[in-house]
Amino acid sequence: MWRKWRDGCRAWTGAPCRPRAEPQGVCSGGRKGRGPRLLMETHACKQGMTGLKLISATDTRYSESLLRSFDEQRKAGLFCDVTVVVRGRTFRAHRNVLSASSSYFHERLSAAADVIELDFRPEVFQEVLNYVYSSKIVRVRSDLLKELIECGRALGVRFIANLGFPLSHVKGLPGLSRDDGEAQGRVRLSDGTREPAKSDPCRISAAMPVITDAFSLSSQTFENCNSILDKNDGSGDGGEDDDDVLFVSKQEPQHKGVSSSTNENSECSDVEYVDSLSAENLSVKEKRQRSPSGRRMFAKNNDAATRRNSGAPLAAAEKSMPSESISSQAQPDSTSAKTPSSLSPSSAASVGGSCASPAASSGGGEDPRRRVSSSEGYKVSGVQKKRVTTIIEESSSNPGDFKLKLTDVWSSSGPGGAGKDENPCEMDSSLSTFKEIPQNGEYSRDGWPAERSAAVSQGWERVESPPLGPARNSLPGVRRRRKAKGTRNYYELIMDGKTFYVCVVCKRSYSCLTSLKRHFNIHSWEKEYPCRYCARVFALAEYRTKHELQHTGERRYQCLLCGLFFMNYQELCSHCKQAHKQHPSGRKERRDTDNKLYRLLPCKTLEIKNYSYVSDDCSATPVISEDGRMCHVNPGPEREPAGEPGGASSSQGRVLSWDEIFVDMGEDGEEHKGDAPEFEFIIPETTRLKTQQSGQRSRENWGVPVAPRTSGGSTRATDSPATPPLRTVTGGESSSQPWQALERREQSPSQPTSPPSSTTTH
DNA sequence: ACTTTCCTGCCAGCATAT
DNA sequence: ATATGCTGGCAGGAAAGT
Ligand SMILES: [Zn+2]
Ligand SMILES: [Zn+2]
Ligand SMILES: [Zn+2]
Repeated sequence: MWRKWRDGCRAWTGAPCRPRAEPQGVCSGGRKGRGPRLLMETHACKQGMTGLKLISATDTRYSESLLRSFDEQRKAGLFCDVTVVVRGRTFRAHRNVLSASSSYFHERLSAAADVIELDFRPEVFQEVLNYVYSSKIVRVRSDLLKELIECGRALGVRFIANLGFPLSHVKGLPGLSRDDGEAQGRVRLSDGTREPAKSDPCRISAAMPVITDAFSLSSQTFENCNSILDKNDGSGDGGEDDDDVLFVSKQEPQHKGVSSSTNENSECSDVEYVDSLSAENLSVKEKRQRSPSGRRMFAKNNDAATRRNSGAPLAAAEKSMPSESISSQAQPDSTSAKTPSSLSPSSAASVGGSCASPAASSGGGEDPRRRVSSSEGYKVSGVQKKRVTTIIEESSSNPGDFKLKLTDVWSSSGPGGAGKDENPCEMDSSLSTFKEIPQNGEYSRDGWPAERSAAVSQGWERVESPPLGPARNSLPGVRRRRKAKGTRNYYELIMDGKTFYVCVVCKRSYSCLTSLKRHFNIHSWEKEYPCRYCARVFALAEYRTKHELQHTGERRYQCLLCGLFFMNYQELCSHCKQAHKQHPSGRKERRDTDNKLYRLLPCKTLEIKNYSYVSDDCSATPVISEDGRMCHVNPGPEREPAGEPGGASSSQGRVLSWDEIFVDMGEDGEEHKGDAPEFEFIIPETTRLKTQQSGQRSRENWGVPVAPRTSGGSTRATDSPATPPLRTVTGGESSSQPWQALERREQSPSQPTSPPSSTTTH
């Protein structure tokens, strides 16, 4: 996490990614001070009136100004029609406002009461009232927090009642998280069932966060967005879920990776919770079928999936599937059925505590990973088991003042926003268990047992006609499911001017929106990346690519010190550290990439993007001698990256073709003829079409010497038989079905893409 | 201790929109 | 032509697995 933070800092202060505009589908109008005041959208009327268009417009700031007006009127005593007496102190207010924001008041005022007496500390109630009229909590003394929360619960003011936990779900926020995972997932409000004091903010008054700045939460609902976009979803359930409460506790910079700047920032941070886009469907569905643990859905889905794909084979996957996952995921509803009835929070009081059930909190962080245990096994991978600590858990030992500003734009949502009927638990759980809630009420494959790999694609509807346009959706090798309407899958959290994007499902935070979007596919499985060789399916393209490289056995990373080839960066890294006592990036002291001790060759067995910087300086097949001198063997004439600036940019040099590389290798090889270890030239599949068409060198020339497959095996290329471009060494046969030779995995009829049946170039 | 896998900031390259 | 959006590869740290 801290690393992330550091990165984040770098990103902010340094050269951040190119600023990207907001996704078009996002309802930006709700964003405080940033969105357009007026959003309009036209839609062609599909009712046969082809020429007409429906126009929708939303004043995105109306709700804000309206609330401000109410507050001004209250302060001026205008139109106040109810009096609240709190231990002798009277507060005038508007019954409409109170009833709309508090389930308690709603009930009491329904009985036509004009005067209501309460037994709270007046200053606490004052804060509640201020919140009701402003959607903000400003500079509340930390020692009042507990009472404030209790008051919020009693009055059914959800935002306040939930003050204690939500932010805790946000992982990876700088200065807010703790490495220690001890308390993991067990944050609760003070309701007697909570966790050890350490993780309970309410209990540690000293450690309690002091909310000193504006802290507001609102709940812009999904509906809002819908209205803006003129969609009709209207059920209304969507709107309530969003409550998101953020609880920020100042964290002690005790993490190893924390940068100094971070620490400083944490001294006084402002957190602004801005928008949340998201979860529309998510929330709605959640309500309908949520299960505390989420397992239940899982089982359901499995069934569904199985049914649909009766024919789907998946033997192999099945075998490899971790038993753990199977068992847990396949669990029948029985367990979940016992859903913590806490769910029925009819009373505001249950709000905080129940929501924060361990299951929920931990689930958000851990569940996802558990399911997939990865790419490895069966998989649907994309989720890691790694544990993620949540912010709150990490209460700090050093509490200090922490300024925070949260704004939940959703609040404008409408009735019900106050949480009267809302079940906080539900909301919470919805946020943390989205993975279990697929778009159409079904669930995604996430937890599918391996066997269903084939079924995977069935979970959601496949989109035949891409919403975004033909090109995008028809990406080869990518299966797309219907995209959730108005997909909003993240919240924006602004801290000290830095924006973080928080996944609504697992609460991980990202400094780059693109990272979050990529990550979110793990939950939504909007896109699927099936292995072309086996039945596995991945949520991230990169994971699939890495996996496929295992099938092909291609080794793209070459150590320049000894010439060995490795399958991935980690292996290379390990090798360099052990064998050469150096980091592959070169001397630590120097930043320039020219010092790299390895080179990355273009991928020849798969059709992947090969960036120009790949194997940049290797145009000459450089070899670094033990004494540190680098020699370029047979530098080709054209390979000099003329004008190429050194340093980092050098790595972005021109594209190096395989032809060039092979020539080099061949020549290079000449020098090393002699000690040819046994190699197998694996000639994978795939790109053959492309290459052949382009009339390039036949694939066999792409073969890379590969050492017999043993983990961590490496292949020495430079010494390889002087083979100029290659010749198959031991493996004549392998060439016939290279990938098979290497990987005899599950091949099933339903396999998305069967391995190339024709052997390439032989 | 070592290997494998996951994760995420970053950025190149391409597609589409303006 | 330029701006914006999307995709996915890469580095390298970290967690999980062995
Ligand atoms: Zn997530
Ligand atoms: Zn595979
Ligand atoms: Zn080496």
